[in-house]
Amino acid sequence: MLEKTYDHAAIEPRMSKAWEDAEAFHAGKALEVNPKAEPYSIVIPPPNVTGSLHMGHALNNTLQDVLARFYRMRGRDVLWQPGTDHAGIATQSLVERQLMEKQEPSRRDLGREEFLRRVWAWKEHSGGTIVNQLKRLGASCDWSRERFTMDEGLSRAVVKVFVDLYNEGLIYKDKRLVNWDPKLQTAISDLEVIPVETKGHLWYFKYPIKDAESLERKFVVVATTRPETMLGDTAVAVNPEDERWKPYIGKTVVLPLVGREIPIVADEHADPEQGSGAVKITPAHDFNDFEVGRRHDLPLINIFDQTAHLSFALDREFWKNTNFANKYGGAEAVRDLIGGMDGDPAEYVPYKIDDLELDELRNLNGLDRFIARKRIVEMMEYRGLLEKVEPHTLKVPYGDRSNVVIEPFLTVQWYVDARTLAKEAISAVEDGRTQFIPANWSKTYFEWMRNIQPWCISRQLWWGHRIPVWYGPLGREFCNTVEDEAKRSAELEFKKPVKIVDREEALKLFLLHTAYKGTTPVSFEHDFVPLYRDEDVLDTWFSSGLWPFSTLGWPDETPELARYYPTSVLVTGFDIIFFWVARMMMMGLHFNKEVPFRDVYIHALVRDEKGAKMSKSKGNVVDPLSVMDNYGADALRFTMAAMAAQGRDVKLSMQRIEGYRNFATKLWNAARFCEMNGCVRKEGFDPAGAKLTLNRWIYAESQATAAAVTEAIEAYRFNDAAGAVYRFVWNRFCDWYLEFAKPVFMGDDEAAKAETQAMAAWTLDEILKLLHPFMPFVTEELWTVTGEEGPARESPLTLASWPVPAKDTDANALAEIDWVIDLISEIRSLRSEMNVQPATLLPLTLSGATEDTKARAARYETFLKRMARLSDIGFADVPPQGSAQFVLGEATMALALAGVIDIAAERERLTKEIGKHVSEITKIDARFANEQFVAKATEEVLEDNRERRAEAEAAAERLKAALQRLANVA
RNA sequence: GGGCACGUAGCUCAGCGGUAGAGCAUUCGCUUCACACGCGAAGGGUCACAGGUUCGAUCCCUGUCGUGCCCA
Repeated sequence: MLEKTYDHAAIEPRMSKAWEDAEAFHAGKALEVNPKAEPYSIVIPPPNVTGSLHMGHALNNTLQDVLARFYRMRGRDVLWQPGTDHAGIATQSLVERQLMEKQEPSRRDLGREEFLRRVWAWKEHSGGTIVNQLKRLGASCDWSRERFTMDEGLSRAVVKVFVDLYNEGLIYKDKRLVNWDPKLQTAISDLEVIPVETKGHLWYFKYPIKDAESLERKFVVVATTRPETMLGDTAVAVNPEDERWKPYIGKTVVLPLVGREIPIVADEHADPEQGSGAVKITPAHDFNDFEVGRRHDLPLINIFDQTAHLSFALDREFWKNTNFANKYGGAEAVRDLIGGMDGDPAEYVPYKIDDLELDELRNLNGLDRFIARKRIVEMMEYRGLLEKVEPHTLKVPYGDRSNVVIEPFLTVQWYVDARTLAKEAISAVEDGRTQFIPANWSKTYFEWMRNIQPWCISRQLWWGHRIPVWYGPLGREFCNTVEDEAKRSAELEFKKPVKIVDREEALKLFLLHTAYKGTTPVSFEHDFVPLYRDEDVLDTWFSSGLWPFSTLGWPDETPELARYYPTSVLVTGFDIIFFWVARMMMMGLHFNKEVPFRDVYIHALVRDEKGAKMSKSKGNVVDPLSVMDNYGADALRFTMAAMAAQGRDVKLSMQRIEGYRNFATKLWNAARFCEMNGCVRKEGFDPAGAKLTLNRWIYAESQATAAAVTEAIEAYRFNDAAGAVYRFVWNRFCDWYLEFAKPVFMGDDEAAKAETQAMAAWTLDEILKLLHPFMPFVTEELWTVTGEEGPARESPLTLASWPVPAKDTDANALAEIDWVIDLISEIRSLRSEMNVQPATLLPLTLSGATEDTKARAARYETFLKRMARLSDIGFADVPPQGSAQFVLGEATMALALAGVIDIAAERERLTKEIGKHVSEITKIDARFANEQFVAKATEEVLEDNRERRAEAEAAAERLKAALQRLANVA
């Protein structure tokens, strides 16, 4: 006997265990039944190993699971490939933070090897959190194939891809600006930078023009949001079309504070509409300025160190062309004056210089960027060179992991030539080899792919795939998948034994033993050749980009790769098109000559009920785990699916979740009712051969539902699928079929009873199947329980066959039961309106009814009496006096309310009812009066209108007659 | 500045050339023998605004206003 309510907490773990024991989700399982089963494969967008389940994951994985379970039940050989990525920055920072909290030695104190051991230990211990949470959600991944981007196999793939791309010239080193995270001290990619709108200021600085005596303007005014960068200015740009500035192009400006002489250049980048029309150019600290610098061959002066503190004192470039250099005999001399490479900063010697300005400038060195900003503004103001300050709103870049302001920073990094790889990835979508659903997202994809920038893939971290490049003397580098091979190449090249040493040692030896011709290194004179490996690791996304094939065993030619690649679909959020889709497309196409996935289904974001993005800082985060605790995984899943309308965000409300929890309970109780009434599945029962109209009707309804659900899932219309099955279960099966079944079960027609019991059990099975992809737990449990009686189940529900909807179902049965439902609804409505007590049974009289209708009324007498609370059903030529009347089809229905009826109220009701029909008639008549309508509307529409008019006309006539009779009474 | 969505019942959302729908909320009535996480009934919408196309527009087009997101 089933409990009164569904207890998700007790049942969910049990079902999970049963699936696991049955190895139900193993790839290849379907082949046991059908060796020809077609593959259906999905790779999970690997969650971050440090992560824990949030609503985005819940939505994403529910949808994938609906697909996986659906296709599995349809007999496809499903592989849903699970796993996690190693999340370089996130994981490394997490472990570092833990070390700090435990007051253990820092990363650098531990050294690379020991630190990595600690990270792996962390991963083994607590890296499985999200995986377990996904299991709780019911994700039917093939967990036996779980992978991790730092696995041995996947690492092999990463190294191979790097080496191949390197050899093809698609990976290269370049010195350019990167997004530098001064806290984590690593480069990060554009996508890891979050621009945050911030209220800041615009400072207007006056830069004096050199030799301006004869010129109209003595100053150039430049505006900046980042005053501290002015120390690195190497030009001022004006627009070539800007009349105001034309005469000044080619002149020289003296950079205040520093005294550097910098040119005024003409460049499109300067916007004549903004401020004075002139902009300062800091090529080493601004992406736009970097480009300007390239165009005009400007020097790059880096004024920061890796922690974004000012650091210029030892930079030759910095001092070149400054008035200090002029005064003291060139940049070299200044540099000597203030220190030199190896001096202790405290011993820098500007004090020896009798020059306050230099002293003041020197004091800026070592300052934090924000303190420097303040100081520089003060210095400019003191000199009268601050024209004004305006409030200004700007986008400040923050690191998504560190949450500190990102610095454009000049470094040497490894890059992937994304532009070249993107070409094929673009055409694959253009020609439909991969399609986006909804199709609109292909625009976003194209937009980004066509403007793609070189992809910076090196990270100054320890946790990740170390770059397989070894450096030797004379600037030689050796890229190879294995260290020994790199060594051998070096041996061949240098014709000497090669030793791998660490970077410090190698650099020292390079310096000691390299012979130069001028500044060109020409030979390395030592008894062995030291090699050191690049210390950086690769961007996590570099390995994630290989996920659709590295998880299948690539670079080996495995059977899995042959079978499951390309995958069927990638399901992901739009916020991640660039991360996932783009990179997987590029890598998949390049290395397998085939798209990584046929379809890309893009779902929306989960927001809170007000539509705000969920974020920890806003405190509006709904935790899927607590939702599952309170309402069950099925309720959460159903909510996700029901709200996943294409192109709309999911605004999550608790009430909605609660509603779907209630739905699970409703189903549970329906099953309980069936159980109590002996609805046992019958061997060989043929639902299409049912005799009772009631059973023929529910069969027809179930088949229509099966078709609707199937089509909807196939088209990724999850909300339609969920809606269809919800309506069938609640509004057809529970509200009507089971209610109709009650009198059958209590009656004494044994044949009818037996058929209905079998039909109810069969339909419940059908429901369990259709609902299983959405609510796997409760359906599997019911499948198990209902399997205890009747023929033995051949498999768990999750491996049962998906319904194949029958097309030819009984239309007459549909019409007939619909009539009964309409009649009952009308009577209920009228009773309620007339305030008839539920306990009061009323007689119903039909008049003007055809023989068919009379027969129907007789046939369904027990149903009607029970559900509409009637005492009797009779027929008369004229409805009895003192009754409330309504029209159904051709017949007038009268509920005798002698003594109860309020004549005035009834007259009002009838008049209102007539009014509705009359206005319908008027509307249709107006339509027909329009010649154009008659001429141009399709015959179907015309016929439809004629019918509706006739029906309205007839109903109105009969209601008028009823009103007339009422008048006779009064 | 460029691009993409979205404005439909109190709320959250479906729908999409010809009768405006659901869930929740609201109101009323029900201890009816599966279910109060329930049953029955009801109220509630110039489908943002203004033009246009069409015999006919909530739906297609244009513009305006508003909201959100992405990119620069």
